[in-house]
Amino acid sequence: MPELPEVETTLRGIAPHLRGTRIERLSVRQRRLRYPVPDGAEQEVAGRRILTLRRRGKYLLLELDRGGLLIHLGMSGSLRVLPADIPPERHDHLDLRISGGRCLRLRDPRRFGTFLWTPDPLDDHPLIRRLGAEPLGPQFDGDLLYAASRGRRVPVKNFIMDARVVVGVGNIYANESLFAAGIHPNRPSGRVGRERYRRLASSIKEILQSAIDQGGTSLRDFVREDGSPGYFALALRVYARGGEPCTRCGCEIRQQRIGQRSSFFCPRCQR
DNA sequence: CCGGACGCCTGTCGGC
DNA sequence: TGCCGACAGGCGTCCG
Repeated sequence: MPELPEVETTLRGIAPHLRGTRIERLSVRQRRLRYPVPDGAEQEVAGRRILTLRRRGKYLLLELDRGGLLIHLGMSGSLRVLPADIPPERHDHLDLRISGGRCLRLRDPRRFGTFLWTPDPLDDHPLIRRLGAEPLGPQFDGDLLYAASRGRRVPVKNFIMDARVVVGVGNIYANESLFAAGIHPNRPSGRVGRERYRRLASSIKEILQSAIDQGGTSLRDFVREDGSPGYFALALRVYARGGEPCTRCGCEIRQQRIGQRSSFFCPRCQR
């Protein structure tokens, strides 16, 4: 589920329910996530007020009246706001109970997610501090990609998935945006020209934004069970389409592992 | 600094 | 049907 559009959709879904509320209790059933949930977290967050919620890359940041929470959904995480008396199911690892009898519940079967409390400003946290540009922000453009890639030999696909360069571009959207821009995923990033990076940056913005717009349709039933359409609802041109004909030229879509991740591309449209 | 490999987990699917 | 390996939407860390 969680690529940037899903995290943004999650943020928009939970923020109205949580902003300004007071945390009554944190109940952790499974501490072992990507990093262990800090031992003192229950004590630290009890009684705190949630001031703001925002997204940085794929991290959700909750600023409290003392300290803050840093949440990442990893590969399989999801967050829901629901009545606290609904019994947790398998993989529901923690509840953040808020006023009004409801809670924010984290489910994460693979436990690659993150739930950390920190007393320091969230932007100073080691996991946040070195993150690169927001792809939907004004400072992200082709010139930034061009400048950051000079002298690099890493494949362009790995390059745009590097969170120190630009955040939030996961495997699906890396594949899709490279197809849209007509760039071969394996091309050395230092050998992609300025114009092609401008096209790539535009593709990334467009594809992420349209995915967010589509995710918005599931917002109204966010508090209900399930309801998330997932990425299968998106119009994918190459991802998971190995062996199928290219929608643009009819050539067979190739699948290849690049940087330990499945990559899909059209050998004719992408050079 | 750079590039590549690894490992943290569970669930699912295809092949035998 | 059962077993087994491969693979899955992430990413920090380690090593050369």
